[in-house]
Amino acid sequence: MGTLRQPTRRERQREETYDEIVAVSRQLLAEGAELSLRAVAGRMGVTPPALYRYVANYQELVDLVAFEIDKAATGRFRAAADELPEDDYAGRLLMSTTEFRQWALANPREFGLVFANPVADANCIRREMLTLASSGHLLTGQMRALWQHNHHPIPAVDELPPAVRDAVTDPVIPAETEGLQPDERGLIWVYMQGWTALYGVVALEVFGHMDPRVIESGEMFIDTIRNFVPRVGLAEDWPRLEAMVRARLADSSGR
Amino acid sequence: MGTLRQPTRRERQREETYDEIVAVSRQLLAEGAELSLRAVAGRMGVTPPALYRYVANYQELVDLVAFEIDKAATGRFRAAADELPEDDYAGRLLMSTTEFRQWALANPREFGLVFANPVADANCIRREMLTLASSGHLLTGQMRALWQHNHHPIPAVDELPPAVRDAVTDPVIPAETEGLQPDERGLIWVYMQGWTALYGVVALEVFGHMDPRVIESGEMFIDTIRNFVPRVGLAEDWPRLEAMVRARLADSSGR
DNA sequence: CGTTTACGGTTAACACCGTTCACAAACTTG
DNA sequence: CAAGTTTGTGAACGGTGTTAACCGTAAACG
Repeated sequence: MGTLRQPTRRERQREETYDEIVAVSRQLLAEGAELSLRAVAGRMGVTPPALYRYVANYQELVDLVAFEIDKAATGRFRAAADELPEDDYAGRLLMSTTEFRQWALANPREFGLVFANPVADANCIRREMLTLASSGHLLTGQMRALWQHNHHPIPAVDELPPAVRDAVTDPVIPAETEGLQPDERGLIWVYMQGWTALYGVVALEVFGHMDPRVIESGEMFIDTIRNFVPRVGLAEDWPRLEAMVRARLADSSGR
Repeated sequence: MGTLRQPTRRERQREETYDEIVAVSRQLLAEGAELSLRAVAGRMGVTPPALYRYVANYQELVDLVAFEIDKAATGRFRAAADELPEDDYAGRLLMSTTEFRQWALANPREFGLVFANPVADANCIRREMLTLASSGHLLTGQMRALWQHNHHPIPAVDELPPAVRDAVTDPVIPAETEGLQPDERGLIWVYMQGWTALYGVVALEVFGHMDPRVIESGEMFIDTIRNFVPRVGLAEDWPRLEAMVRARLADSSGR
């Protein structure tokens, strides 16, 4: 066990530099500019090679800001859920989901960076950070809370295909497995299904590979959720949930 | 009506140059290299500025080869369907779908170029070419053939949300609307739903944002299809179809 | 047929990009 | 104070997209 020391002066300053790198990068992205090493250095008032004291290469810079963007965005998703009472598990899950979609459409570059960036090697740094992705933890956590409340039917682990069984038993993808018994891991599979469906709509919408009128209305997004909702035992709750989702869509797009 | 002239010598040579640009670009991509204007020019034995006589900028080069890649890939999807008898509409649709997934995993760069490339302006050239995307036409055509054979229930156009109704009535997204009555356009919506789901799995798999074991097994892909199949009236045919899909997955991944 | 025009290429240059290396200043530590 | 580590600089290399001025040649036209 490492004894925790108080951070020395240098370590503190180094941490601040990291923060500034991320801050400047996000600022750059927000302005619609490309994320480039030189641009970041320039805006920090430093020469490009200096950044190599902090990141090994460009990809690592991308990974760094992607991780932080995911963390920040997760804050928004959580805040959206927190507008609802704590025991409205279904509503909270769908509010976070809806906020995810709205965030992606409003920040396409950031979305591309975090969720549409190929991970080249299977054993690179990105893989680990993928496991730590906070947005994944938030959604799995919300789904777990929902299930622990209404105990809707989930697939039995034994009946899952072998590869899937392995994957849900020992996940490399971000998942909140704490408090989930081994025989309850079928829920992770349900989560993966939901995430896949959600990702499909949102990515198509963000990339503009969909009819603009459908994107603007959000109907495909709603349809996708409607299709998923029964799998978490919310078929009967759907009318209420749909109204909430539509309200949030109208609200945050009109703002 | 324009009188069709025989192509003059210049036009013919120009067309050949376009073909060479595409050929060289695809060759470059296949070797795992980046698609760059300079690299294409270099391999053509020409200086980079010369390419500007053929494309206005880099993005237009990308669009050009993306269009051709889509056309070539569609050939593979169609060939996969053609291995089945002409009246096995369900099987043909699913074979093309499966081949799409296999192609995407085997050619991630090409997939990214064609299907994960943001279209910036809503009224740029890419929008038009999106409308002409041959893969979209193939799949809608196969779904239409399937429906015209088994007439499974489809949503009534009147009951669709207004935005969706507009989109399916006058599609800007590639669709085979010929031979489809205005009140049968609900089928287009079903197609969009299916495409969205399919896109979700495949994109996640290609980008590596999914558990490697699940990707390798293809179980999420199969699960996604299974979830969609009832919507085109194939619930009872699923066991047969699943076997066919699994066979193709095993075949083309082991090769 | 000769003249004119437009096309398809060149060279040179600009402004970016990621990345490496040798070196110097500054700060921490013994 | 001296030694050593950390952090930044300047110069340079090879790569990118893109623009400008220029020029020979092939097509088009009177």
